[in-house]
Amino acid sequence: MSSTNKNPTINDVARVAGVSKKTVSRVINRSALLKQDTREKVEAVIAELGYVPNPQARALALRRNFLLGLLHDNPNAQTVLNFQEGVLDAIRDTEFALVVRPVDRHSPEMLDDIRHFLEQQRLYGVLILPPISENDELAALCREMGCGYVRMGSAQLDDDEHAVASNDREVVESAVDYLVEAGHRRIAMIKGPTGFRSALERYEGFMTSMKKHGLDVPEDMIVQGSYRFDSGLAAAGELLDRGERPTAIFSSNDEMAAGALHAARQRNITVPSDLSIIGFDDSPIAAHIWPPMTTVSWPIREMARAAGLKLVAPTDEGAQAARFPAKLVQRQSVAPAPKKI
Amino acid sequence: MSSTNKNPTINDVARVAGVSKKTVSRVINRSALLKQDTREKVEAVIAELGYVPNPQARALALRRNFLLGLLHDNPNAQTVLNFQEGVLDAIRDTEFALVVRPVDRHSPEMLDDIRHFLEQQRLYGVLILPPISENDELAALCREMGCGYVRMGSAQLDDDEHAVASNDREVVESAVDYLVEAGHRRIAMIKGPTGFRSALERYEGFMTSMKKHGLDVPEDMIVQGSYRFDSGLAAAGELLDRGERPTAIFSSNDEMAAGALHAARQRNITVPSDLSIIGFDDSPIAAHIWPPMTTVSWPIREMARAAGLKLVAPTDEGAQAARFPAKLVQRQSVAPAPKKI
DNA sequence: CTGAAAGCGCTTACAG
DNA sequence: CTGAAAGCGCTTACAG
Repeated sequence: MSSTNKNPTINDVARVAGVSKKTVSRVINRSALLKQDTREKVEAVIAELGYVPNPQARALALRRNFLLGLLHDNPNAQTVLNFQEGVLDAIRDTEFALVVRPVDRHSPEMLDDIRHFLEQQRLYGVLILPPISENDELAALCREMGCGYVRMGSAQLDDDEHAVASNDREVVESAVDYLVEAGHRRIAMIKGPTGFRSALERYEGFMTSMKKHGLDVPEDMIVQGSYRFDSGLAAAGELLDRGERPTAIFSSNDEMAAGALHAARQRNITVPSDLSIIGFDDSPIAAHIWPPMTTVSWPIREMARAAGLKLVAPTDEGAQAARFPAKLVQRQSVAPAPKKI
Repeated sequence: MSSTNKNPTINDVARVAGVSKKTVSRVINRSALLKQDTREKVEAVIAELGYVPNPQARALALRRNFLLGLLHDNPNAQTVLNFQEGVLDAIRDTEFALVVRPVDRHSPEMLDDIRHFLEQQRLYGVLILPPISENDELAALCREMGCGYVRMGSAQLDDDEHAVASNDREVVESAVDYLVEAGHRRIAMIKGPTGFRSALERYEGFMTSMKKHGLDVPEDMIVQGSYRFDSGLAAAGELLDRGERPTAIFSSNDEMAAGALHAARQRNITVPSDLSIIGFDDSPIAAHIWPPMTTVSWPIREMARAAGLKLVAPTDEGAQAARFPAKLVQRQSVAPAPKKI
């Protein structure tokens, strides 16, 4: 039972244990140079007093805060939250805490704002989510400020120490393979927005599969979206209103795929018997619309955990992994190609 | 241009400005007792040197960290993220940062974990999201530890200084009124899980409206769910498989409402012509399923901003508000009651 | 209106 | 293997 007195400090522990505070500091910091019984004695006093080291004092002395920052401008709430959970897995039972910081990629002051933030908070390191993780100037800023960083991306954006990546290109290739195996030939794509690495990777995966199968990709079978629901609705509208419409659509994310599903419904085109659709992300919406949507799932939480470990425990086994394969989740939005269109 | 030298400290500023560091401290802390020109001189030097006060040092001296914590166990990602944004609105351009901390309401050590967290991080204050915000022991813990706190809830959970609330009961009452006005008489409810204040508030709102209109609520027209999609699917299944099925369902949240929509589709019951559905939360899914769903929207971001201000700027005008009305968003899942069933 | 001294609770060389 | 001294960069009474 801790009394209502103020919290015990390192001095209290030292006094009660009959050692110097430096020795107490050594046991806190798990220094190897300590006699076993000294350590045990001090640990007993720490437990007895309910002592917990003051992180502000440590931060001041070490010139470094035990804070990890999450920099993000990702519009997918579930992605951001899963990532947070993964980072928290990495820092559970440590003295680290996670600070969140959404950024505005369109603000001209973004970099200055982040610089100010890093200067002020003296973060131990930052985790950077896509799409802002693709910004090389931001990574350079972190390096310049002596702030650790790990970038997450659909492809490897930095060396293994500073990046975790999924394999968007390969997984999209296999998703399109799957469509081809189901008999589809006229396959359209709703692309992600220009300037997004993920959009590019997924596009290339799509094209790789199509070429591999000797399938034609007329220009008007690729329509660009913004990753938002409405853009998927509009893009699929274009696709479905053409004379010869596609029998399958690969959408670069689930939101747009959900929009495509609406577009089909508005035209009395039945998914999947008339039109197959595959999304990407495995967002909650993918499982909760009708029909439940086949999509690509990537292990965000595991990636986040590894990213966190790279920062706080770089020698840990879990900190070594840098590539995390995504995989196709088959649900009910894909069917064999209709015989006649 | 800041050089690559280490950051300037309060001593550098004092030396260059030719004043004591106490005076510098005064301008940082906006003390009123300062001659105008002294202040200006110091501010000029601060700007010139690019000085930014070290928060760790301040934290140590003030025995208080400039960190706000977000304690949550809310399963709705968008809700959590919107709340984060709102808190960040409140602390933008201050030295505060936001630390996130999901908690596990089912863990027997939850309170001890939080105690340890608060002790360790010495947070300035915490924001508590539902459902864990309903835990009075947690609030007591914060008080005991001298940590500021604000609880968010579907009803007022604490005094105005420590709570922001929506008006779930009233808004659900009006949502059900709306159903009645559309001619519905057999209205069912999918209730939220026992022990959730929001579930209770929404249930009471439902009953209030039904009683007000003299409508019967047979016991089997109230089915309990868990706020999750699957439970909505199952609950609506029960409701729709009865001899005399409801013509409208009010679901305590959108996820379950989406499940109800699936249940209807599986039975070839068309929404809204055969069955009207209203959800709650205005989650992204509500707008993105088919038909777009009528639901209740609550101003999470504004609530979060006010909650943040209560902690960091209690005298600010925005910190006074404690009640935030939610409102019905009419989309396409409600239609007049079918003439015959 | 401004300053000199002590203190917040740790860690870092440096000794021994 | 352990300790005494100085320092991290601020703020807090207390003077003046």
